[in-house]
Amino acid sequence: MSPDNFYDMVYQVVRLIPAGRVTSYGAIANAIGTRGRTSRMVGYALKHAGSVHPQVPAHRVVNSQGLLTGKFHFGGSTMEQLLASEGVMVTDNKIVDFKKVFWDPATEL
DNA sequence: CACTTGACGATAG
DNA sequence: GCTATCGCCAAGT
Repeated sequence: MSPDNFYDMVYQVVRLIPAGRVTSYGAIANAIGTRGRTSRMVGYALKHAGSVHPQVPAHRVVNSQGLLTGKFHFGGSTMEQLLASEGVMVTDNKIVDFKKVFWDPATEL
């Protein structure tokens, strides 16, 4: 791997997210070391993720509120189904017990 | 090369 | 508690 760009770094971190767990854009940015300043770039990268890297669990990445902000870009309600399959309950586009399923790359990694 | 946009986050009102 | 605005940075046009 050559994490020369933010994109690659984001892909790596997202791929490290265990099933049944989720993380936030800010957390990923924090893990990379840019802390929130690149939070938007993280979402941008995830958008590319589905086209560049195979199976990057972008559905496990939500915003700081646990809201499935990117579900619309993912392809409808596919995101909820995937999370539900992993044991993550999603209600009204937001993750239930977000704090319980929250996985911090900077801490766990 | 300059401007615009963007899966966000935090702070202020 | 909710809404509005600013901040930060990179990629695309």
